[in-house]
Amino acid sequence: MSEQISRYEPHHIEEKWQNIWEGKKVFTVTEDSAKEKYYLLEMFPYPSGKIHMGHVRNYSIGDIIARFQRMRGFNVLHPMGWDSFGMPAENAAIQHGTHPAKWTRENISYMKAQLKKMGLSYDWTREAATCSPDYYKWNQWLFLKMYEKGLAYKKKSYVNWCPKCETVLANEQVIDGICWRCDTSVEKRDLEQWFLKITNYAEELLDDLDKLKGWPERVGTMQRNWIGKSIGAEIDFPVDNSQDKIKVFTTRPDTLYGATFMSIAPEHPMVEKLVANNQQRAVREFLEKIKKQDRRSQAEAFIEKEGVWTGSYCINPLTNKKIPIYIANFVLMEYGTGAVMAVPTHDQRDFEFAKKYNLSMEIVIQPKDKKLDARTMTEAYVDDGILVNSEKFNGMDNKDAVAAIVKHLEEKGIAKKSISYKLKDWGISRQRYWGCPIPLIYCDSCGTVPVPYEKLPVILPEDVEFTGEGGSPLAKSSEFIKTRCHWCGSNSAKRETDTMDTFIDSSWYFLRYTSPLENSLPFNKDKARYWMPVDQYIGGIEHAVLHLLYSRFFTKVIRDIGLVTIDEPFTNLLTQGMVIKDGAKMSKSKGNVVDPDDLIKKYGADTARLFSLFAAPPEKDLEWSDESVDGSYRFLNRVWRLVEECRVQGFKGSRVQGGKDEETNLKYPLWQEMNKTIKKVTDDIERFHFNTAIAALMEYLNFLYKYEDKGSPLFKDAVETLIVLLSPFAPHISEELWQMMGNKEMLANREWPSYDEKALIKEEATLVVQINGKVRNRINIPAGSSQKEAEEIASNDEKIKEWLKDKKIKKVIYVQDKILNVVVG
RNA sequence: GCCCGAGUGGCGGAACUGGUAGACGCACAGGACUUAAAAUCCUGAGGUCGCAAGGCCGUGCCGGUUCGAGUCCGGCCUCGGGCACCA
Repeated sequence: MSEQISRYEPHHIEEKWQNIWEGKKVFTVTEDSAKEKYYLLEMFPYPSGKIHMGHVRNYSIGDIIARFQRMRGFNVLHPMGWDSFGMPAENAAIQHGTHPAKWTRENISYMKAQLKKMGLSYDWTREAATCSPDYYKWNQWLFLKMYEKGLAYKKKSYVNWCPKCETVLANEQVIDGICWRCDTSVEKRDLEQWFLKITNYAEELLDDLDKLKGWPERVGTMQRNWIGKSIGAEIDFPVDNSQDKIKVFTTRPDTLYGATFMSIAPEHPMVEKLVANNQQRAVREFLEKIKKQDRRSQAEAFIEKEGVWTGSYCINPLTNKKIPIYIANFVLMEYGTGAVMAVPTHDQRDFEFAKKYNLSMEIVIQPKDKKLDARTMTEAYVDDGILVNSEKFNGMDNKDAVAAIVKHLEEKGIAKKSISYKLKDWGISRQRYWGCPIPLIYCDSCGTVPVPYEKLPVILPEDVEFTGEGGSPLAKSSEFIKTRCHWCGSNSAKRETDTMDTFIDSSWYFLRYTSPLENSLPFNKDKARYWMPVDQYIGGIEHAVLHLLYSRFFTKVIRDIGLVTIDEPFTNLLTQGMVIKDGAKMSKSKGNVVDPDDLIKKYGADTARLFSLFAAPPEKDLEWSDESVDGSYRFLNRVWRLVEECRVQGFKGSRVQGGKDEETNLKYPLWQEMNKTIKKVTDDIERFHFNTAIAALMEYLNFLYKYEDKGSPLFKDAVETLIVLLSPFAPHISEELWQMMGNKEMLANREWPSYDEKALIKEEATLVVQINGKVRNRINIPAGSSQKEAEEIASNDEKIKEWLKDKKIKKVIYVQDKILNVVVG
């Protein structure tokens, strides 16, 4: 009896088990047609230096599911890698003189060690880093395939340009019109850039959202809004005294009779032609002014609608009236045709514009319940109604008029049905060094020439200079630029020096994981067929549109290239909430950051995992709490102590669940409690209610603590069940306790327990007796009692008798084993 | 402005299809152990009135449906997020 109860020392056991798992390759998987696959993926991190609490949460959630599904017999693919191209590496080079490659490599190795310390069940043999030539070679390969299919093209467009850094900036890198890095005012520049034709897939990307039943509704909504499909028509407006015509896009052809002027975008290609001599100066001044306005802050501040008359007119094709053509600051060249037929009575923007410039207004839609008057209206009427002032269409319901008017115009050959999208082609050129080179060369005689497939990858040169000024280091590396034309052999060809947007890297990495060593294609087709699609994808909501939309696009392109057969990459999506402290997202600037290193150092990985799952449901924000971490740690200590006490005292024996003594087992509340807990934890993990699964384990532990006969035959089973159920949440302590109980087999390889349905059947039920819907008493009744029996028992109850005294019973509602509601008058 | 999401004890959160509101945890209080503290173990607890038994009130607000509403419907309020001149 001298044996002491050992203490729970997380660090000791965590490192031990991490080494065992790794040494025995427990989580290394291969394709196995005999087993059902399960592909679980968490969004891979950018190697910024250290993992943060958001990562801890994301990867803890993923690991629960991976370990759980593994124990349930699935062949689980659970890989990890690095989204390792990007600006921070380059900034580190500029600020500290560290080469981006070195900085990134070091960060990866540090963060990988951190992830290993968390005990995550990754198959590290599949690790991929997007900055490695083995990986980005296939970015280039895919780009060339798209180029061949006409899906990659170059065009001039307006981009954010920082004159000091001499580079294009992404929208999110422009803060209030100012460069985030050097505080210089950002300009718009018309630059030649490479684009991917994501708009070719707009319709499919939109339609297939309906197939994604396992995605949160709001992500679908956000993508739907982003794609922004509008059905309408394109209508030609002849220019007065000219052969030209202006094409407009409208969703409201029914209001065409009310189009009393035309607005075109400042960048509209016809502007120059349309400006009359006497308006030259006014237009020039206006365009100068517009140029200075930043489009983004313009949107935020609701800048006043402004415009200038071109001096020209066009003809409304239905009224045949001359209507003035204006250049307006709110018309976007990027959307529709860059020209808008203005109906001030039925469009709020046109209304405001018309009021400002005193333009004529004509009502063409009258609502049924009131009478509009153009002279007195204070805002545009945009709802449905009956057509007026529209010649032969008068009296028609405006919804019917849409089709009727388009048909009429189509017959005249001046309109056609049209669909417009907000979604724009994806501009992927970056004047940045730390990214994947675009594999093209420019030859004086041959033009744009793709680098041949066999010459891939175009390697990013390492010996370049980082000054932070004068644009991309790549554009100054003559060694990189100078190349030979693969067609004509000319030695004066030049390489493209732009690199690809890093979102390209992450648009197909989930495919690379299926065969990370494949060297003849981006990935092995057979292996991808086995593993894809990803069954469960987990990551932050911030990628609702960008990454998730791009990945869907890439998957469809890759399908059309013939490498996969699936249409969608991610069957189920879980978007986890942020980690919050003191009411705000953790950030260095707010000084409210909790370092996972400190957390693990103090409590161990099991506590860190448990806390991040227990404190909130996964899709909600998680408020950090030191005390709550203590609580999780305390729980693990309690588990440890229970097992240790029992072990030191010696378990009396074991009875295997479902054995020949099943009938006897059923009599024990312990047996019932154990089975109830198995069911609860299993169901809760399945629906991602990890917090309540842990709560059930805590309740079960409390029950075991209070259980008097700890030496009883069933108790060992009951304790072992606790350990097994705990293992996906806190794998290290579970393995250790499992071993301490004398088990040889590794817990990670054990099957998830099933429960005995019979144990869940109760003999007694608590009947809630209500009088007029108010709870008046709770009575134990035999389970499965009929209404008659229940009424009989309730009517004999003293309290209920008292409540029913002198009352007339009007009605009785009975829900078996739950409620008896007596309605009295 | 438009589109989502959320409002439940002192706090994080439970309550699967309308059926015992507040599981579990934290913090708190009382007790046990200890010379003492920490740790641990046990107990208590939504508010309010009451010595008690027990009553009444209670899931952001107002109203409705229902025998019965945190849950469904209508109208607001507050907070969080996304989009933002998209013709």
